[in-house]
Amino acid sequence: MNDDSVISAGETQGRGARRRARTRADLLAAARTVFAARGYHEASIAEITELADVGVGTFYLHFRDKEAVLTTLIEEGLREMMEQVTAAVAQRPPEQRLALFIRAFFQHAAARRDLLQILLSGTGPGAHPQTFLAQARMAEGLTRYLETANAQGLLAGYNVPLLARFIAGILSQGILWWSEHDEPTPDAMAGQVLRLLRQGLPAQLLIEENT
Amino acid sequence: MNDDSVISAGETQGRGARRRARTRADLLAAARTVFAARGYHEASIAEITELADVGVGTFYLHFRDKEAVLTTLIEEGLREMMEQVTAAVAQRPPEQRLALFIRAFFQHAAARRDLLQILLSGTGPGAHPQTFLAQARMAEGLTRYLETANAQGLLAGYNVPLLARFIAGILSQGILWWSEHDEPTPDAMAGQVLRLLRQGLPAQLLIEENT
Amino acid sequence: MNDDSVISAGETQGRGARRRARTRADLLAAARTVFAARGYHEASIAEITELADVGVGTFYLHFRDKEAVLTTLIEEGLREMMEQVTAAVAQRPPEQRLALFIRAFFQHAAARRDLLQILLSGTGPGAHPQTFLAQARMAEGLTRYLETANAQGLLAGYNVPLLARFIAGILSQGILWWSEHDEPTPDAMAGQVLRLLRQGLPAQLLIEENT
Amino acid sequence: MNDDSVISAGETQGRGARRRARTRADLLAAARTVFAARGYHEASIAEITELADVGVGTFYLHFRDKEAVLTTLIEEGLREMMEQVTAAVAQRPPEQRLALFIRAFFQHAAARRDLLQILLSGTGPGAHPQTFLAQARMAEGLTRYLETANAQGLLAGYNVPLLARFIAGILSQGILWWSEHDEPTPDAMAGQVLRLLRQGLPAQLLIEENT
DNA sequence: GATGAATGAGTGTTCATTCAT
DNA sequence: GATGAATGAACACTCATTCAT
Repeated sequence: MNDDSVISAGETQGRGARRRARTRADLLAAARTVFAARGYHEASIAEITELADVGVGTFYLHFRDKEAVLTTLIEEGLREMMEQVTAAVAQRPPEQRLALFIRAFFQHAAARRDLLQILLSGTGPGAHPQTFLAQARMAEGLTRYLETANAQGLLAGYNVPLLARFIAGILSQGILWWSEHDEPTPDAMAGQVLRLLRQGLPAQLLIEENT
Repeated sequence: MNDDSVISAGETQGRGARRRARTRADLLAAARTVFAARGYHEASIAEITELADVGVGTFYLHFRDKEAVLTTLIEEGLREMMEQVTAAVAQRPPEQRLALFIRAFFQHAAARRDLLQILLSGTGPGAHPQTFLAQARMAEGLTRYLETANAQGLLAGYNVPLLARFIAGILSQGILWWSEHDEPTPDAMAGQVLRLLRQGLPAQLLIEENT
Repeated sequence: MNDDSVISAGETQGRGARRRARTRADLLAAARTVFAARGYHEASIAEITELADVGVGTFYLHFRDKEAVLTTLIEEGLREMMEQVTAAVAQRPPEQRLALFIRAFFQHAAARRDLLQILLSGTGPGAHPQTFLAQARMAEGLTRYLETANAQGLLAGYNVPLLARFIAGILSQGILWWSEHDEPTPDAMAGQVLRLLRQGLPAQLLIEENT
Repeated sequence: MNDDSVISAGETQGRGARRRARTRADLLAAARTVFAARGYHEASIAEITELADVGVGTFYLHFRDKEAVLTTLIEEGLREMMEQVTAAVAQRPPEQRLALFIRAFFQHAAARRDLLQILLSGTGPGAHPQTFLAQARMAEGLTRYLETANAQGLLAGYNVPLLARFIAGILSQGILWWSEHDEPTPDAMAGQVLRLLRQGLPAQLLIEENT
């Protein structure tokens, strides 16, 4: 019965199936809210089911355990995000894609602040292992854009996967900045990231004796 | 009796005080290992005290609660790190300091991998609130270097505190990369970061229609 | 979900609710026995749940904490007792009520020895604060009867609330006497109390120089 | 080494012995204060030794365990009280002694409020078993006075030990009244008790159908 | 005699998970 | 399918007591 797989969409199904899907969606939404408010470890199933207005047992009809909702949340959230972002980027010429990706990323993230903050919640051993998924996916997405450039020799001297992680780190900090501040706008935020990626810091700041 | 404060090291103290300090140090070391291996939430006091080879009660003789060891670990670890890194940087001319800071940071971090991974363990709501401390301190340290440059107008157009966070994000990812890979060396890692900060990415990668 | 409130008895409820009420009653009964046998501080939740034949967690489904069962026990026990005693007294003329109250009190108390002993368990700072409740309620009940007499000027010279406490003290000692002895019967006990309250001690025993 | 026995007084002893006696007295005084403030169960040895300004271990040099201080406190406190009260009463004619005892009791109790409140702290299974001692001793003291009267046939119809407990109950409530109120004065309190014991309540209050 | 660091058994409480209805 | 009462393993924390110095 445990349907942890990616949603089976809204095809022509009986009312029962429709009700079931509705309950599942309620649970996911509730989990998102509760995880965002309390964090994975402090979140309790009871609070999630109360918010979703279903019985505790119902939770286990839809997800194997607490970890499974988190995984589902990350998988589905990331998939949706990547779909939207990729769609926004696909019809543009390759050299514009990375910049567009960054702009679309912040736009989407601003609308899904809570989800993203869960996704980026853990960057180390203190967090839930599953959250590494998110970082990894983000880096993967970036790697795709960088590989092309790399193939053209534009990234000589860079360890490309590591570079992707650096950029993922920048994007993460942008999102987390929003958990403490209300500005800048998504577009201004993307602007700041792009400025850094384009120009780097002024050379005078980074002098080394033997360089 | 809870002496959470920083120890005054091996000054002229009675044997009792020396024994006490030794136990405290054992507990801190054990906590570091266990937190690094299991994460804050999965770590149990019992495992820490077993590893430190002391009774459970002894833990509470030295730290108010589980959270207090984490705070102490972060506080003392960060202080020590900042002291060493700052010392390495202080006698150099201002324009060399940021680059040196980054090199010294990775050098120190490589030697203290476990500690750093705890410090960066979670940057969002899922992580323990105390871990924000570490990010904040790191960003503060960076801000110090950036402010000077800003005063000279070198960072016009940047939101400086946000920029500091971006760089902190890059450094974090460098550390976390090491939890999965054994290379590159601290110096090569610093080299990668400096390369990105100096040159940014090639312009061809970041074209925008209206730029 | 903590339903510490007084149960609405066996009304038209689902089987679930019935089962729940049954468990709650089992826990209360077990708590009464264990508190009576060990005292509040020495009583352990584990022993209560074992005796009630439920899991430990079940306890917390019905009561917030250890203190809450004690309060409930006192509250419900006292309520029930006062109801019964008051009912027995109500239809009699006012001047008979105090004597009847005392007889009914000991009758009821004999049947609920364990509960009463918990209620009176400690009248000073060493006891659990909640147990003051019982003393206070008892004294209140008595005050009601005394106030009437006072209004008629029959108690001139007495500090009435203090007098009520004195009588409560006498009743308490009667109950506690039973924890060490098996006699006298409730009626004989009440007789002893009434004799003291009616005649006092012989004047020859209480002579004072300046009286 | 455990000198739980009644104090060996201030005879001609070495300074060591004097110091020892001083420490013991400090501990007893501290225990009295802490027991009065927190109650037996909530009182911790650590708090007692801190207040007494000695090391924790020192406590065990003077008392076998926590229970032993309580017992000592009760024994010594009661002994001292009884000595003083008895002395005040001894040179008076027998028929005045009970009244005098009651007056002296409240006078002494007012000066030793904290101790008395500990003594009366537990009147049931919730309190520490040792506190029954106090009630018992008080009742014993009273029995002595009542036995004389009983021998003269003045207490025909009374269960004398039970009667003694009733009076002890009244005295206890007097003391406990003081933990909540600042009046009446010891003498007025004794007056209230004596009034009750002399006259009882007005007959109109205690009518019974078949009396 | 005095000290106080160390001990560890013991307990209250939480919460993910199960299952009878 | 949905429910929510019941479960019990797991854990943080306390504190009386010991003993090396």
